[in-house]
Amino acid sequence: MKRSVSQKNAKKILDATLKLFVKKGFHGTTISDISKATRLTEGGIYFHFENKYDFLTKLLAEYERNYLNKMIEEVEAQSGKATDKMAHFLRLTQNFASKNRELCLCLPNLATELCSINRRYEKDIKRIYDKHIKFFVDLIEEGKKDGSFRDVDSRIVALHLIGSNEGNLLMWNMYRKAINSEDFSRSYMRFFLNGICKPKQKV
Amino acid sequence: MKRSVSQKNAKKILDATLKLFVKKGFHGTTISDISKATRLTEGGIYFHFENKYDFLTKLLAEYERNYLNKMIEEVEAQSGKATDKMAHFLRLTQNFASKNRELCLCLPNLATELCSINRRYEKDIKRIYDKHIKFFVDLIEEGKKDGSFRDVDSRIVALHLIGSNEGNLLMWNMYRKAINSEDFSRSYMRFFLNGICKPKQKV
Amino acid sequence: MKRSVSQKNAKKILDATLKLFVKKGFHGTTISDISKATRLTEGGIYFHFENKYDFLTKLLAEYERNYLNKMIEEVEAQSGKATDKMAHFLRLTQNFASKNRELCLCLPNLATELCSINRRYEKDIKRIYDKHIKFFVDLIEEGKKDGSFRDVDSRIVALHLIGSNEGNLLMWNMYRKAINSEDFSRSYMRFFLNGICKPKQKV
Amino acid sequence: MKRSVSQKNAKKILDATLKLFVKKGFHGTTISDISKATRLTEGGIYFHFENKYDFLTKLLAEYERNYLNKMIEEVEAQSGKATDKMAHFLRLTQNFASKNRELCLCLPNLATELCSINRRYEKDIKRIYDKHIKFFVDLIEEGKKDGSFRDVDSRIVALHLIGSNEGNLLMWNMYRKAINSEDFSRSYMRFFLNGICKPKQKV
DNA sequence: CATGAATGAGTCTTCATTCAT
DNA sequence: CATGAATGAAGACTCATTCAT
Repeated sequence: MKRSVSQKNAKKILDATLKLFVKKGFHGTTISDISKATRLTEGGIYFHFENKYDFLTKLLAEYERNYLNKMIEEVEAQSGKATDKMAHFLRLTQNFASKNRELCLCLPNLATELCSINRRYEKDIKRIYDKHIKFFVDLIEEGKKDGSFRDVDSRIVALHLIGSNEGNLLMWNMYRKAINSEDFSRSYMRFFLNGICKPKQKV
Repeated sequence: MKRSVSQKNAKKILDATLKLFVKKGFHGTTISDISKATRLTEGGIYFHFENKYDFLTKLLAEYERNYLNKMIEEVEAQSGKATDKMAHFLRLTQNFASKNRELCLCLPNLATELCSINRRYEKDIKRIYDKHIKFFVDLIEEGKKDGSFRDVDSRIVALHLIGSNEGNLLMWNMYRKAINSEDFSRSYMRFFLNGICKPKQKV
Repeated sequence: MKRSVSQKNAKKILDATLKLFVKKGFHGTTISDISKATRLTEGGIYFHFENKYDFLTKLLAEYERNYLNKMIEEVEAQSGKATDKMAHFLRLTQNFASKNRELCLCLPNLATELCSINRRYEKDIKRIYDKHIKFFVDLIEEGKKDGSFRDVDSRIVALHLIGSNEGNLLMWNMYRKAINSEDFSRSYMRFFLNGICKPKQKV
Repeated sequence: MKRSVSQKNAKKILDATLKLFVKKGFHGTTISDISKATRLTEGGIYFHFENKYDFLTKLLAEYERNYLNKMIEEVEAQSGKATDKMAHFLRLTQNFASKNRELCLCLPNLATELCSINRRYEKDIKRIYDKHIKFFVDLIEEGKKDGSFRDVDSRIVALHLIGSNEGNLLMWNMYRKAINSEDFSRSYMRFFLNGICKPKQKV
């Protein structure tokens, strides 16, 4: 009973912090902001979280558990060619992002702000990225074998895919009030799979 | 003479600040950091810059003047189809980025950290993005007319292009010690123009 | 039965606190430290102790009951000249200190840290010192009468004795890993009784 | 001009801190206390001192420079037997202590409170004690050679001397309102040199 | 122009204490 | 009796900014 209340509060704090980090950044968010958003005292926050850095750790863990791991599992369970899996990846991700905007944004946001400040942050963040890269490398290799992808450097192209996805997430977030999200998603899927050029007819 | 010394100092400060902002972020960089990097005192900084926000303004202006405007001008002067212009855009940008890593990174970095904190920052930053979008919209429209691009929503695809570019810039920056930059550039150009899938032979 | 469990816990807490106070000082010791050391929760501590000052009071009481009173009683029961009593005092004290290092140290430690902060602390602490002084004054007076001590200001010399003892306790504690405790005790007894100079032969 | 004002302020802060440390202890003294005592803001304190620990360092340095080094130099320059030097040491020290009570007290006070908390503190503090010990060891060895001191373990007796001196300093400080300082000094010199017992007539 | 010194508001964090359960 | 959770005041320290010189 008590325990569940406490856990709920910890979750409440983490949720509020996620929103604040995405809106104001890590350094731009103060413990006071979090305390106001949760109606707890600042001291109370520290019952649940060791320090500000702890939020980073726990948020990345949530990203990994709730999005990354599940996504990888589901995509790998998908039958069909690598292209189909890639399309499935996109569908899943877009669907997840539309319902969990902040959780998806927190990775590129925190990476941009913190990655080169401090080795410890960098390590935590790159661990997630490396997992993501590995997933794409495997998928690209598969695609090269089954003939659906061109012959490319899988590791580098994995970076393109992640970069492209996260960059588009950022742009979508920035302009989401001015554009239609579903149009954006649909459009992005085509861009992602086929690039900007028209497929050359013939040859 | 005297004036040029002062201007040189202003430039020195701005350059140091650019590097620091890219490495440590806006909030992560202190005036003291800047003063140490320039071997000026903190008070001295304030002779050249009104306040911390002033750096944002002047840095965005530098981005616009040294990269964005020149790039647009050169690309528009390029003859050929929209595809050629797009390729030219990529070449120019990659070349510029390889020599001015920090200047290119500061836009997405500062946008990520600051855009949603405060209306004024947002305005300053979005003005740059809007100019960039407009450039791509025009180019895409041209491509649709000359038959080199598919029939797409130009505004949305412009966001994809920018998102993809900046996201890849971020990834390149993050992994630049682990990959070969030229391979990355070449690979990205292909990805950008043709997506990840193999062009379907015939139809 | 139940009562004895509670009392046992109170004793356990006080013992842990004594060790912590001696190691880290009064201000350097937190209730959280005590709770960790006792494997009780912080709230639990407050069942047995009103507040942090309460530890001071109870620790001084323990010092008085377990060391000071017993020592005084035993020394006064000793037959012989004042010199013999003084030697007995030293033996007893050294013996006690070797088995109860922390309890002996807590008095000078807490006195040094707290005595001049606050009247109430000062009162509590000085009460113990005054009792100690009175004991020495009586002994010195006795020694002057029986011819074993020189004609000195008893009150002042009492301060010398206490100061010398406690100062040596502190030094012993500080260097106890580097010296042999028994050598130190033996040596100190001689120093204490005869000073540093060689007794002048004749005259 | 400006510089000398600044240096004066740094000295003012250090002096105020010394008094506060002696009165309230290291942990009992807050930066806010220091700021009130100096009529500077808390931030202003940090212009002159890196952090709270810095005060410890600088205070110990002041102790070493203003008391320890000078005392050692002067005593070693003294002619005569070791006994004379020892007496000179006492005179000098008592004279210095009467004029610089806090500086003399800060060493035993800080040692008592901080020495066993943290290796770094311990190192800084023990360096001073070790210098003091070395001085006494040399002096005792000299005294053993010239026949003025008994044959003792110099290192251990050095600890007795320091312990006795500092313990008496503490007692003097504690009871200085109740006793006459000059009587105390005179009396202590006799106690220190000859112990408490009457010299045995004859052998 | 530039410096050194200072301010004051704010930051993260700690901690003695309380209290419902 | 004891716990877990929370409070609130205070702690050390930071930092953008100002200003006399």
